[in-house]
Amino acid sequence: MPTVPKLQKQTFGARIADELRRSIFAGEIAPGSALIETALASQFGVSRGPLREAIRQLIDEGLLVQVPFTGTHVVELSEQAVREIYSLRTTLETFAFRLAWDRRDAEFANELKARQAALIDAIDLGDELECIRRELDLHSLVYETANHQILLEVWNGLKGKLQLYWASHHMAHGRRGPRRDSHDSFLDAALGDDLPAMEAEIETHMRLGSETTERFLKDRNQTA
Amino acid sequence: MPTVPKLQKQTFGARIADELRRSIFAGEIAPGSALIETALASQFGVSRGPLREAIRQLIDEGLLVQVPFTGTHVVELSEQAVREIYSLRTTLETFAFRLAWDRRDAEFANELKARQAALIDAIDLGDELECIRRELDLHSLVYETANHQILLEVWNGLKGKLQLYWASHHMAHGRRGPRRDSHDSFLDAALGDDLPAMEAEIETHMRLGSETTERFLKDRNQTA
DNA sequence: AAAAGCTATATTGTTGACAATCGACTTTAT
DNA sequence: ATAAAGTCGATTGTCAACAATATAGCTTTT
Repeated sequence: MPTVPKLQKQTFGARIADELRRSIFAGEIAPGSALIETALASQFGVSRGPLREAIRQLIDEGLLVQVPFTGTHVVELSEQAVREIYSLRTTLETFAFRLAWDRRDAEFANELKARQAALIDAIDLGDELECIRRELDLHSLVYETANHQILLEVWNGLKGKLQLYWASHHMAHGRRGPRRDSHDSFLDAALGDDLPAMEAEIETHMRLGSETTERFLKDRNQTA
Repeated sequence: MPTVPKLQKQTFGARIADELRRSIFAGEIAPGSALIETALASQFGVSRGPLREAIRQLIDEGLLVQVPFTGTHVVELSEQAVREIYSLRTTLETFAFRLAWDRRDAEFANELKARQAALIDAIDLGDELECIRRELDLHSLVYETANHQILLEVWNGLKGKLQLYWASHHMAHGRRGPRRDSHDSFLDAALGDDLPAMEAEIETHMRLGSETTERFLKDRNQTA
């Protein structure tokens, strides 16, 4: 059966959550700024009910923060959060690789290469937001292969925050995109037969990412 | 300043979420059963709006599952999920101990002992649901000490599911409560100076928990 | 008798109006 | 001039009615 064009009925709240998420990642709604329900509702052409549900969803994804009877804001960026995200990610991705290690097959290898190729395409095209998505897609394959539903859910939660930080980086500096060869050694290890080497590669990869993102935030906060 | 009696204004949705959660843990709403919004709303004496928000909250905690335009149910129990919960928990708690290891001080030790004492009190009193809460409180201390906000959030998510499984175990067998000495070696290691020994203790503790819970589910599914 | 189509009903999704609450500004008293 | 108290406007929380959807049961057809 050819993949049907996803005709499934979707609720307003879900669609608006997608739109809002995109707006936040695109920097159209800056970190720290407030969201007013009535304004957004009329802007999206829906009532406050579905909009509230969308907000709720983004709160759970860690993109918004809400205080009762007062308001909702996009989360502020902090170096502490960056360290937390990357340290947790190191732990989870190591765990994911251990689970996935014996499940790797020819299809895994092909898919991994395909996603790297897709990432490189986006780099060459210069589409920054697409780069971010595809780099996350590349890493997601390991989580998908691990065959661990709850782990996958936690990773999806982390992905949102990562995307926010990377997108902010891009907004500020114009370019934070990865280099074409940024995942070469990662793929080498992932396709090899040395699990400890893979774990070392993860640590290196994450430390690099964490330092880059932290430095960006430090500069930004000094300027402001 | 003496602790003020928590006079902070709370939203209906939040309070109802608490009530619903309690009902689920108490087994008043069995796993797999459906929740109908109108009935619950009138039962709690509120409108469907706040109730919907409460449902949403419990969905994010992994206690309910929803399919659009159709309905929401309490999650079904599965052995696969048990394995996932405990394996992820092993990973996270090991990570938490590594972070917390050098932050342990006299207060940490006292608090840990206090929480074990509280657990033993509940065991002696025979209050099963309270036992569950206090065993989770005991383990929570490590996550609180780790000084890692996101890790704490993920743990809180896992806690909900654990509570559901343990509560179901209790409902079925009348008694699943831990023995008085069930955490002795855990505390010994946690208060000692041998981190690898602590990690081994975590693995043992979790394997034991996982096997117990899995066996309960296996029996239950065979009977049904 | 089994399968396909239709209809009725229960349940969820959505809406616009109303009530409660908070933050900022103004006023007032010291 | 400053700080406490009060008022106003904006925003969120809540409600009850309405629309859209899916499931179950019946009818029809083969």
